[in-house]
Amino acid sequence: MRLFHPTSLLPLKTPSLINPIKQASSSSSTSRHPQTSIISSLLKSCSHSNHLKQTHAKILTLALHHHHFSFLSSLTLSYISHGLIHSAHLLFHTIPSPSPYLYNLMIRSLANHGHLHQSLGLYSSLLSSTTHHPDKFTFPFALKSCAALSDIHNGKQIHQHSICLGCENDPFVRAALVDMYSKCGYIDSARQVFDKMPQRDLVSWTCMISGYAHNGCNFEVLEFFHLMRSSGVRPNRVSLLSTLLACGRLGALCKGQCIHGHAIHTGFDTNVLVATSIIDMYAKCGSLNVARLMFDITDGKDLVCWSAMIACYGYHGLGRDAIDIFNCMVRAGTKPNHATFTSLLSACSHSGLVNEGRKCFDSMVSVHDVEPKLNHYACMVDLLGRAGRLHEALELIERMPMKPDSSLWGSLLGACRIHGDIDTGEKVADKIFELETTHSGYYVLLSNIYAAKSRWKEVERVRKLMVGNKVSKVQGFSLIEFGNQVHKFGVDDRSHPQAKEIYSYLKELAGKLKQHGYVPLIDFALHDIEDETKEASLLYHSEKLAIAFGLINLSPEAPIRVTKNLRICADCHNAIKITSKVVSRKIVVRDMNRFHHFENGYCSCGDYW
DNA sequence: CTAGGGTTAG
Repeated sequence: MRLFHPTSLLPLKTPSLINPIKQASSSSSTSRHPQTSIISSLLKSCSHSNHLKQTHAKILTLALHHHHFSFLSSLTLSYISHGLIHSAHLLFHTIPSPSPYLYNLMIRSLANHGHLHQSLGLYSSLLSSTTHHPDKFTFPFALKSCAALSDIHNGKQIHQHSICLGCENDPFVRAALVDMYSKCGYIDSARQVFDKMPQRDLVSWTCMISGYAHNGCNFEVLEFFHLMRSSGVRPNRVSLLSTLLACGRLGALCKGQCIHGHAIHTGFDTNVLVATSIIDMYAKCGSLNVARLMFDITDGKDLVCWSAMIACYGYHGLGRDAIDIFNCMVRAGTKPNHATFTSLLSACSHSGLVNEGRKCFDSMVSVHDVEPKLNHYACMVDLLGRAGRLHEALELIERMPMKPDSSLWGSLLGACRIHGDIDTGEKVADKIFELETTHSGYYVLLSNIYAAKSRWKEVERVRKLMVGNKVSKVQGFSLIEFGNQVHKFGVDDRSHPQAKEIYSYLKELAGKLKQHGYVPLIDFALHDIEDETKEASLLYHSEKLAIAFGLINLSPEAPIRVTKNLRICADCHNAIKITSKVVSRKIVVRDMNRFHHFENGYCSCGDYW
């Protein structure tokens, strides 16, 4: 009985080559042909793709394929094992009735080689086959293609098929479903599948954990890592990767050290993937020196590992070190890629290394054979703009071989804010709002440009524009780790148990800061309110709350490490510089773009951020 | 015949 009418279930693109022969081949496949043994041994000895093609040609010449379909299957398998997926796919379609095994293998190979539509097309033909149907092996492969395409529509359909065909309880299918839903951004559906699992193995836990990481749910990553361990499942290197990623994003150094300890204990720390994640975690938690130490002891550094270290120096504003590492990498014979240059150019930009950045950019094509993409141009616009060379940045945009997008114009708008260029800023903002009106960051930038010159009418106009376009500001928050827990503070947040203590501490601190020359930059309080209220609202920015919490609770010699989701504001930047001097503490703040190491009244960014 | 994975602008 047919369970499905294929056309109503899967509106998938069918492959261009439809199986021309729609009948079973059983009658002829058993007869012997004089050439059979010759071809058979030929196939077995195929060690090179050319041999394969020669064998294929011989089969065609001898017209064997009309009588011996099994040869075609063997040949398809050989093509697959040699990575000749396109040839395998073409040949597959000449096989009258491929076995379910061959179907599965072909669907998997197409998925693994990135031919995702073709993989789903083949799933669709299997579904419409009169003799076979998808089985527990098919579903994980087909779901993998949906995951890679973020294709929730077909993913849901295939989920239904797996239920109808009684495969829903297969652990592989379940894990693939969790993965598919989370890669498509449906993390709650992934969780539902996970919760219904009769038993959870290491991979299903890991799928759920990496699913949370993929969707930016970093607290849940740590929670589930803990739950997994409590349920007696021992993490392996893959589960460590997502967990380290989450620690890095949260700036949770202690937690990250704990995971690192676990990696050492289990020996996974010597794996280059885990090592790269450890390096990145330390740098993102503010411990650049430890990151470098881990980098130095990593054997078998590959492209990603080198690139990660370059990015680490970039976050911390150490452009020259980034360039040094890049040179070492090239000398070591590792060829840089797009990501390497993205990190390298960004590092130059954050350090104001204009000429060096330009040289790197020029060398991309001429030396390293890497074609610059839009984001590399964005880095260059940022590099030039930040350094005050707004005209050169504009010239570069005009010379670019591709169309600028809103984020590239956004880099230039950021530069206009730094250099207080209202005229260029307005023109750039117009360009941006032609392309994109939903991103609150651009409105805030434009508003800040006006506010810095006390142009309150325009500030109000931008605010109304936001309301008109139904854009709301992204809520700022800051994180700080204490007592095996990451504490989160919003703006003017009074929900923390220690809120009372924090607020009175800040009030007292503000007095001391003023004695040391702190003047609140009330221009950055955007609302149309009294100056005194503006000052108070600045005082309770999330990063100030988090720092006060750290100063109250952490031991006196421990540096204060805070992670913020937005760019640090100028008033906080100034206040924290003075705080570091007044309380004699190292304060490390990671904002959306980079690190600020505050010490003795100065910031490592040199106010260039 | 099956699964999960490291770096990347603003």
